[in-house]
Amino acid sequence: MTGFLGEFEATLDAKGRFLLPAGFKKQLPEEERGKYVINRGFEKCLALYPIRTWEPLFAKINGLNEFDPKQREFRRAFLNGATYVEPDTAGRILLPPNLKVYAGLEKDIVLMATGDKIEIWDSNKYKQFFDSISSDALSDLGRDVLGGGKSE
Amino acid sequence: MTGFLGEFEATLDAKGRFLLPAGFKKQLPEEERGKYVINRGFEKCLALYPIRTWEPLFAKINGLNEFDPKQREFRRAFLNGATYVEPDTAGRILLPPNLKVYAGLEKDIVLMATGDKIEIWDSNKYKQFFDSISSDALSDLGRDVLGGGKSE
DNA sequence: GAAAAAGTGTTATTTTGTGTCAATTAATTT
DNA sequence: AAATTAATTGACACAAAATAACACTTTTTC
Repeated sequence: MTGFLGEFEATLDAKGRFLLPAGFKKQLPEEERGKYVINRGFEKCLALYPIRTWEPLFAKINGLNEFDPKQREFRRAFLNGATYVEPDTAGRILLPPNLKVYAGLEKDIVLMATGDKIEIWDSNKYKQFFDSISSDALSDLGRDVLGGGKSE
Repeated sequence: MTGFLGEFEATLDAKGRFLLPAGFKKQLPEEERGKYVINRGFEKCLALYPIRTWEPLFAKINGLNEFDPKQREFRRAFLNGATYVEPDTAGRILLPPNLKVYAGLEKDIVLMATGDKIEIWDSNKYKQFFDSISSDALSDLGRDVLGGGKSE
């Protein structure tokens, strides 16, 4: 498999649960649909990892040197909030309240895959974020990041 | 394979599905007709990639560093909306609703090949866009982009 | 220990996605 | 140009997914 793709909308119910869109589930083999890690992400979104992509990441983080202040700080910051979650009988995932607050999630949310994980955004924040990226800026970024000539 | 060519019209049905024109399918070997990635494109159109041309692109993006803000932004921007799609038993592809809205697609659409991918336009937008490019402007663009000629 | 809050499960309803097939149009062949 | 085939459209039926509402359990709080 190449990687997670897709952008889907979902809604939180009164208890703060959401249904993992079918479009994502289809991309996961049966045995990986039952367990995830949810964590704070950059830019006030959340990150949902299928266990399989979380594990190597966690291993890395965990391998950091406890006695190096920077590493220690990073480890704390990164693991701060990370939580195992699993869908209930109806396939819904309950958001840990503090993460819900962190990402400013209310009702309408957007789930967007980025290859190895799924980012969860408040619907409005999401729109704002992507509206704020102009085509020109993106073109420039592309040249910077991917390198190469005029077109590519 | 030399590159995708052609411009075709198609229509969306009530559920937002369209038939991939035979003219395109003929340009793809059998084994590549079953899976595509559809994504937001520049200038409010969509981009449809046969999996084979998507993969190398994705590989590059996926290699970016999550912890570098610029790279993170670019990755997000680039993957924003990208979705796996496959034709159903009748050869129709269902448009993800978000992308349909993004490109303002209603009923009549135009599919236009650009070498490695197919751009999907709302029929009216398409006409407007190309009407707005005069021959002179095109010549200038050509000089700019391809080089050679008068100025330089 | 009662009341409130948070978490979990169940069910019904609506919406969306998918498959099938017949009717039409376009393209090819003879 | 008629006949044949392929491509496309439209309509409908069915399946699956998403939403909403509510009942019950557990945990927390007072």
